[in-house]
Amino acid sequence: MATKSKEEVVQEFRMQSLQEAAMRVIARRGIAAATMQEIADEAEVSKGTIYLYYKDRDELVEKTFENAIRDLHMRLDTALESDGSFEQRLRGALHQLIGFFKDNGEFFRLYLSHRFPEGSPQQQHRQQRGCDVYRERLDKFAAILASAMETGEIRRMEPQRLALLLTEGANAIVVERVMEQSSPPAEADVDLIMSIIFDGIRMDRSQS
Amino acid sequence: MATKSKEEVVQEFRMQSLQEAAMRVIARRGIAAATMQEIADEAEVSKGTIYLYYKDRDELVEKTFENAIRDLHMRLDTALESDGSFEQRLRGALHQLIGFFKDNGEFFRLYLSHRFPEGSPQQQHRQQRGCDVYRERLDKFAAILASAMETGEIRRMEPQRLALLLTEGANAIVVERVMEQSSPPAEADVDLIMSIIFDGIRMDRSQS
DNA sequence: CACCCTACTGACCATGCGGTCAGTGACGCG
DNA sequence: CGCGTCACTGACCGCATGGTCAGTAGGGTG
Repeated sequence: MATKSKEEVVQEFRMQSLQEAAMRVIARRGIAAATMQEIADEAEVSKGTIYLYYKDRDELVEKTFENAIRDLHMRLDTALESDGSFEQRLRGALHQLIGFFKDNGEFFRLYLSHRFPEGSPQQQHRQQRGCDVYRERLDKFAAILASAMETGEIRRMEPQRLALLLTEGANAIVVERVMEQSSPPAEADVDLIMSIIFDGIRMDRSQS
Repeated sequence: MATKSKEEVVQEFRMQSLQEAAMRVIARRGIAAATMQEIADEAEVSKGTIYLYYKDRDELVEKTFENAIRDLHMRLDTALESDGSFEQRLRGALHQLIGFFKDNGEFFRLYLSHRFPEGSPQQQHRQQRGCDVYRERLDKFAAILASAMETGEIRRMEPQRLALLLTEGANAIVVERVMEQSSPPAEADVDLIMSIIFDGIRMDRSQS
């Protein structure tokens, strides 16, 4: 059977609480300045305990990132691959994005650090992985855009570049929401983004 | 007189070559992993020499950043505050942005590190500064957008959010150009960005 | 030539990090 | 109750880094 033994349950619980602690510390210090000691303190265990569950610092950070981003990508995929018009699906994806960052406000620092990795040269193979996840995401979104072009739901243009501009533009607004004390209702920001993306900023002749 | 003594000229030359070395090292390692030793090697001086010109590591990084960003902001201001329609000025600004990153491909790492600073808590007052520069820039662009709304050149919408989406969207494409081995002509990417921003992605009914 | 001045050097130091491992104590079992 | 087990601890180690400073080389001066 695939059922878990008691030890495995305990182990998973520890690993998850360590990841949560790592996330909080990274959120307030940044990846480079997040020390094992502070993560251990945050999780209320001793530093040595971390090494019972993770081989080294890199593995902890990597797993923390992978675990967190899996949730986001599942939410986005569900929204983008559901039924409905492209416009509806994109709206749904934006709502998911905002919802995710509301639930995981600490996450964006980790997300950025992985998109533009830094570190000593011997760690470069690890660095590449986070970046790959980002590119994979981008390619998937570009493919969805391309198919919306096929069905005539949006104009034809270079899908990769378009994916970049939309992703980063939308991300910027969502990140801004995270940093603000009080944000406008999610619906307002989604409307704004959809409006800019779909209709552009040119003055509509039907308006004054 | 405001003329510079020989010593001052020599000093400025050294400081500049140290900043250039710092920029190159930061570009390939990232801010956190850029060591004073490697910067010294890059500039072909000994580590101690750096401390004759800069109080400490933070000062070197800060000055390097300020000096580099001044150039970019001057270029953008010149383009955005020149004569002509808003559309023309925005095109000009995009060209300046692409030109700047072509000349200073190393810079974007430094730019990002300052937008989302990290470090130990006692450095937090320094961290805030780079972020402030970014916000200042954003406010200025938002004001320009607002005045274009006043003159009826573009639709009315929330200028801060719009500035965010446009800035980050355009930046993403420019950064992508930096990472690509061979990019399409600058004109093509500028056209694409302008087209998305002004007309949106909705299918034009006049097209097939 | 002797002297000094000063920009520069690089061995050195203190610090703080990631990672280790002998020790410990709580718990279950006979 | 005695004993073994094992998750957990935290003092410790090696290492790399930022920062220092006594020493040096070389050019200008009298």
